[in-house]
Order: sequence, then structure tokens, then C-alpha cells
Amino acid sequence: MATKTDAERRSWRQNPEAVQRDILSVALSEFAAKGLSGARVETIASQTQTSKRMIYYYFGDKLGLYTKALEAAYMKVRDGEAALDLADLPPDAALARLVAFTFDHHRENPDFIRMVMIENIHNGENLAASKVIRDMNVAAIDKLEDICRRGQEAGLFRADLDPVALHWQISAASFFNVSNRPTFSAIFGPDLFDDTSQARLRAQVVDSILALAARPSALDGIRSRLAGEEESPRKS
Amino acid sequence: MATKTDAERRSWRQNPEAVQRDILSVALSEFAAKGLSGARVETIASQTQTSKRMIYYYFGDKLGLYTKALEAAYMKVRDGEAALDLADLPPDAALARLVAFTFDHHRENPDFIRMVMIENIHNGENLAASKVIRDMNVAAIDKLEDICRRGQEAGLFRADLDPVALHWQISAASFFNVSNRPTFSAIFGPDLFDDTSQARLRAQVVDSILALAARPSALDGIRSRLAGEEESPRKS
DNA sequence: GCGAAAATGTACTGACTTGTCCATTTCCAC
DNA sequence: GTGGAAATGGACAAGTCAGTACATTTTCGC
Repeated sequence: MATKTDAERRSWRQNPEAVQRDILSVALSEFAAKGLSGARVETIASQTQTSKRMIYYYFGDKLGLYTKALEAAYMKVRDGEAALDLADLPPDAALARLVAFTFDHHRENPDFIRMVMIENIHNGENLAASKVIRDMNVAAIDKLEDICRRGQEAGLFRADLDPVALHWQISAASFFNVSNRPTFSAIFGPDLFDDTSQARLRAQVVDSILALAARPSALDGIRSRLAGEEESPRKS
Repeated sequence: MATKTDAERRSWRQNPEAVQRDILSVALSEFAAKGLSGARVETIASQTQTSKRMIYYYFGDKLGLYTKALEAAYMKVRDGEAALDLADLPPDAALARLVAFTFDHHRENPDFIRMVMIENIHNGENLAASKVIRDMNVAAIDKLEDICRRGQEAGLFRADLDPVALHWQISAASFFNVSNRPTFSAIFGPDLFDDTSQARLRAQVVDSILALAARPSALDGIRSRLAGEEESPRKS
């Protein structure tokens, strides 16, 4: 790399939106890879088409850039989720589909998962400050609420089913599967994360969620036996 | 803080083990709170009874300190787990107990959870390098393997039950419950993490795990219906 | 064309951070 | 006790990194 004439070097076209997108995209990868304090503004800048100067011009400071990158990550996955249409499936099938979709979707978006991990390390302070993200996510549970309501009306689901608690458990499995893959596979070997094992795990998660949603009848035996033992855990 | 005579300042007693424990304990809190790159060696040193000089003397560099702190975190929780004795409970009750215990135990050890989160952000590289931790954790699944075997022999559990997959799902719920509390409660409100909701979630997790372990009979209806719909997900 | 505002390039600073150097003190085997 | 090894204190060096000062170019309404 060498000789550029003064004219070449000093002549450029303005394109603010593209510049900001460029920066955000690089910043997202870099923060996801290294964390908030691990990422270097210089490194981010060097991977963009523009300069560090512009990062500060558009985003103020490092934290401002991080916050926008976090928002970008959330918006990206939300767009992906919006594509899923469950309205014309029966409720139990819709639930199964939603769970399987979530499991796959998380797997396909490791950068998003990592951003959320990082944000949790920072106690969710930046997320809490971003109204955009809060609004977006409360809406994310609408699909599940609809499924629950339909399932209850059809007599398929338990009456006391809580959509948020269900969402919590679906998220837990799907999220952990990506977030803790490094340590889990370091300890138990990488096999659990090959395609066939992942398909099995996904089925297992779908199973367990459907079991939770289903009317108690099928699980009566299990539940009541458990309840008895949990009430009096110590041996006589 | 002011006047110490020269004699007071320059006179000290040696106690290498205590010094190292002191450093490790402070380092664990600090790394758990701020992450590997977020934590400052100076800050750690200032919270100990000793000096930065000694950190480098005993642990070589920041990464060495981090690795030892990670090992310390694992050892601490392992000790806690060892206290749980399930051998003389019937297998289903033992499983229920193990799940409930894991859920609570994770909740009670947020620093450990955060260390694992941080290690996952760093792709488990330091954990993979620590033979101590790998050995410790493979052993951690012994209890669960024993329960599974006993449950299968008693005809209570499915024959194809995989202890690692089961452990994966137990961990997922218990871990996520702590690791993602900040973002989850920022989005859906803090209610899910008060004591009564947590008790309900714990019961929900126990339920879902028992449902997975149980012989298919009780879930036949659910499983087969689901299987059919999953094979041909599109509507005719 | 022109003038102001928006956008960009370059070089730099000031503070922070890891890690080390040198000297000194304590401990322990003999 | 004494000599060498282990342990410790205090100051400092070298590099890193977020953020800025200053100048320049482009754009766009008029």
C-alpha cells in the first residue's frame, strides 16, 4: 500500500447513513467478540471504511457506541422472529413450532447471544436505559400469549399457564445452548453440539415445554407423587 | 490514616498461604464483578491486605490470577454440591431433589455463575487449559448417572435417557435464571425473581425434568401428537 | 457561486494499567 | 547465630487507550 495522490486521499463522498451502518456492524462484531471493556475503539475503527474520529462524531463515546450496537443486535433478531407466523396452527403445534424456532434462531445468532451475555455481565444497565429495547421485547411475548390463550380456550393447556414463565424456560434452554457452549463442551466434549445431538436436544426441549403446557391429566401421577415428596423432604 | 513509625510499617509476619487466599478471594469477587478485562489489578491489590507486588509474585500475571480465581470458584461450588446425598432416595425423588438443589445452589452462588459467563465470553480457553476443572466437572455428573441408572432399573425412567442431556437441561434453567436475571427483569419486570415466583419456577423446572425422565407412557399422547406435527409442519 | 453547517482526516494528549527493578525483611535449616 | 532462600515494599518504566484539537472538505439551500 503506498502512493495515493493528494487528490485521491483528500477527496471523498459523504454518506452519513452508510458510515454509521458500517461502524455499527463492525462494532457489533467486536463488542460481541471481546466485550465492552475488551473491545478497542481503535480496532473497531480500523475495520471500518472510516476513522475513529467518526465514531466519536456519531456516537459520542465508547459506551454510546456499545449501546447502539446492543440495540442493533436486538433489532436484527426481532426482524428474524417477525417472519414466524403461527396464527393458523393449532395451539399445541404452534407452541412446538415456536420452541423449535427459538432454539434454532438463537443458534443462528451467536453474536446476539453474546451481546446479551455481555449486557448481563454489566447488570443490564445499558439495556435498562434503552427504551427502544424494552418496548421491542415486551412485544416479543405477544405470540406466546396468543398461543397460551388459544390453548386454554381449546382445553388443551393448563388454566394457570403463565406466558412469561413459559417464555423464561424456552429462553433458558435456547440461550444456554449457545451461551455456555464453550465451557460445556470443554468439560463434556463437543459431541453435544453436533447437528444430530442438537436435533435431539431441541426435541427434548420441545417435549418438556409441551409437557408443561399440557393439561395436568397426563402428568397427574408424576406431579402428585413429586408434590408429596417435595413437601416433606427429610427422611423419617 | 497517617503516622506509622518506620518499625511498624516495615515489620510484618510472613504467611504465604493466607496471603494467597486473601488475594484469590478478592480477585474472585472483582473478576466476577467486572470481567477479565474490566477488572484492574491495582483495584484488586488495594482490597487485599497485601500489595500488587505479591499478586505478580504468586500468580505471574493477570491471566494467571484469573485462572486461579476461576478454579477457586469451581472448587467452592463443588464443595457445596458434595454435601448433597441422594443415595437413599428413590430415583424419581432423588432426581427432583437434585434439580431443586441445583436451582437453589446456582442462585446462591452468583459469583460462580458470573465467572462461568465470563469464561464463556472468552470461549472457555482458560477453562480448557485447566486440567483441575475438567476433572472436577466430569465427576459432577456422577450423581445424575447413578440416579438415571437406578431409575431405569426400577422401570421408572425411559431407557434412552441421557444423563448428559439431562444435566444440560437442568443446568440451562438453573444457570439462565441467575445469568440473565438483569436483562430479563429489565424487560419483563423484577417480579419473576421474587421468592414466591422463584419457588414456582423451580417447581416448573422440576416438573419438566421429571416429565422428560419418566417412562413415555404418561406422555404418549403428547409425544406422538407432537411427532406427527413436527414431521409435516406445513398445513395441507 | 456562496456561505453556513455537516462531515471527515490527522495528529496528539493525558490518564490509566500492566508488569518490573532494586532493595529490604523474614524465615528456616544447620 | 548465620547464610541463603522465600517473601515483601515502594517506586517506576513502558505501553496502551479513550477521547480531543485543529484543520479541511463536502454538501446544500439560496
